[in-house]
Amino acid sequence: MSNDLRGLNDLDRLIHEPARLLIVTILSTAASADFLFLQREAGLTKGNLSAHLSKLEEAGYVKIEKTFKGKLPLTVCKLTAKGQKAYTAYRQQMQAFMDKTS
Amino acid sequence: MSNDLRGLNDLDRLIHEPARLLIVTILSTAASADFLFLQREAGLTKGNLSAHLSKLEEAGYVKIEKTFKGKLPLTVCKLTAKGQKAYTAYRQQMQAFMDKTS
DNA sequence: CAAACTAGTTTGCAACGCAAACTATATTCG
DNA sequence: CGAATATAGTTTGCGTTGCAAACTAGTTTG
Repeated sequence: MSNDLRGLNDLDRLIHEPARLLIVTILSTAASADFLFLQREAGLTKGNLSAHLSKLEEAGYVKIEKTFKGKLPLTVCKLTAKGQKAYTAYRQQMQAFMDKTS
Repeated sequence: MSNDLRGLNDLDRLIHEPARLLIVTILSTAASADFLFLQREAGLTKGNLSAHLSKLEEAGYVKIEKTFKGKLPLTVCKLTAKGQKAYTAYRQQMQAFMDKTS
């Protein structure tokens, strides 16, 4: 016993948040995704997706480019190297937890 | 593709919180644990442990009994059936996510 | 009897997540 | 043309959260 689980306490909260974990997961397999695709895929409202993306961008986990598709706004999101790394680390910690407690 | 990951959005937030996930995990393998043991094992401050335990108790996930060891207060915590079930469900969902995205 | 220790609880507050309201441009319809 | 509707997002309002720090109550030690 005396299993060391305290690692959980330093999970990256930015990624731990389910909505953002979802976003980052989608981005990690997509190379690039636009706002509406993310919205559909993640099942979030525009408002909440917008807020979460801002947070991820602020952290440097996601790069956001606003352009146009024809005449309509188009917001394209990409996971940065930093974001990819944080995501990988998160998964490692979480899987380690699952394994230690299986 | 078009993997359905949206299940993440209904993770039980009570258990998803790392400090509480830690507490519940410890309780799930201990049958019963006192306040100070939990504190040491989880690496939490007394204040935060107290607050998290209250929340878990309120949800009916943990049963808390205050007694005495000699003349000193002794708070003993047990996971309830409901808590055990919620914990199991959480693990299942999280592992499903990990598997689907491995 | 005052200081220090034990075992917790409560408080103060910034940050968070969500729903609802809002902005800005574009298109459609009478 | 001008009002209504749609598209693609952003901002706001607000109750809730988690954390650190302060507090409580009883106990032991000097």
